[in-house]
Amino acid sequence: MRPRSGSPPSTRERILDAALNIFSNKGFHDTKLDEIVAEASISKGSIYFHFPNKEKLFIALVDQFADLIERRATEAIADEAPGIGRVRAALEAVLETFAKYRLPAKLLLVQAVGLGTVFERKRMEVTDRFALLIQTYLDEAVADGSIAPVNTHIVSHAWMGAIYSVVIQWVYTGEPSRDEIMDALLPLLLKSVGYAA
Amino acid sequence: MRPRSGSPPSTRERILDAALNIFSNKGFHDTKLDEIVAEASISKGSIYFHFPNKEKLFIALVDQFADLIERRATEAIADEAPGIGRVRAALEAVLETFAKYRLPAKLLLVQAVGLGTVFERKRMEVTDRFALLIQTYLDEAVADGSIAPVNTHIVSHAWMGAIYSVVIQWVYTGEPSRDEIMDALLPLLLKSVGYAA
DNA sequence: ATTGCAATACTGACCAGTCAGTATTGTGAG
DNA sequence: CTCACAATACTGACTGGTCAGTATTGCAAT
Repeated sequence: MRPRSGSPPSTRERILDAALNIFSNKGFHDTKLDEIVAEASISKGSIYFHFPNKEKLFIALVDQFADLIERRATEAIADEAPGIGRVRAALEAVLETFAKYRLPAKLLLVQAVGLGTVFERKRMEVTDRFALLIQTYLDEAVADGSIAPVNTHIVSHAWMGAIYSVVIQWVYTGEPSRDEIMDALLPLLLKSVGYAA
Repeated sequence: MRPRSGSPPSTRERILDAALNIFSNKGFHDTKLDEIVAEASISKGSIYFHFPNKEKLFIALVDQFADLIERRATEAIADEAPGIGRVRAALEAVLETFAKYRLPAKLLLVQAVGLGTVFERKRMEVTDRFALLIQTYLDEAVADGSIAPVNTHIVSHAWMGAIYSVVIQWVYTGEPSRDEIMDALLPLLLKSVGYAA
């Protein structure tokens, strides 16, 4: 998540790191800026130098992670031919990324929900972005006959929800393990559109 | 949602009604008790007579709805023989109930998420309750050979997530319609465990 | 007159955001 | 290189609005 891991973290990066830690554990409202200040060993003013307000700081973290996931998914399908292979590759990449970045996952999937109207929009935006991504590959797979026609709009949202829910469960409890998830969830999703592993 | 729909609503009921309206639209933190007071045409003291604090008022609504859903699901499977029929009946009942009660659905699925650690526990509790319910029927279906063995723990959570996600989408946008959801989502879920409609 | 319930006015802790000032780094002219 | 000054980066004590919760009083019914 950090640009160059060699150089010492800039103030901005330290703020983002600390904010991620605390936001993802305590949620938006229960996180005091003073806690971030303490964790990052910087000053309050510094936060307001780099970010206009608390809300934008939070959203910066959400965007950062949403971008990462989308990039990983897009990279993963690059080598695959259109069809069900892309669907599988994208799913794998997304799950892999969630697994690798626990805290941002919790931030996006849990802590970014149920905040006011302002955040609602952002969440919808991110959610729709992902759903559309999945839907695109699904449509391809339908078009080339890999799978039978389905309501790809509903399927993509259902899949996202399924992934989210299992990942959240894993974030909280550590169960089921990454491998179990991969082994159980991927075939489940593929089977749901009539494609047997 | 109300005990006896004939009698005039008691103060407690009016508080719950108003609270549901506002909480479900604006979320926990953006809802001021004074707004509930205005909406319900009651007094602030009255709220604190019936509920110990804001948090407990919110949780009362969550519990109320969680109970309702569980009851509906349990009632729905009563007439069904063990096996895949119960799974289908329970799913139908849950979807039906979400569709019928839009506001409580939004409260439970959106507004109850991402609040602090206190609410997190409650959410986990409710979520696990539902997942376990589904898991039980799934295990039955596996046991009696309706479907092939699967990781019912993961499946139940994945299903819940799928349902939640599609319902949330519907709560916000009104799309897809109730019928579309029923027609697309139910077969999708059943197919995911290898049961063709 | 006591009890159950409701209305109103009030309090004070809390915390996001401010701002006047300090430190650090950049730069270009002599 | 170094001095003068400017721009950028950072500090932390302070403030003021907000709002959950409380204290007090009112009142109708038994």
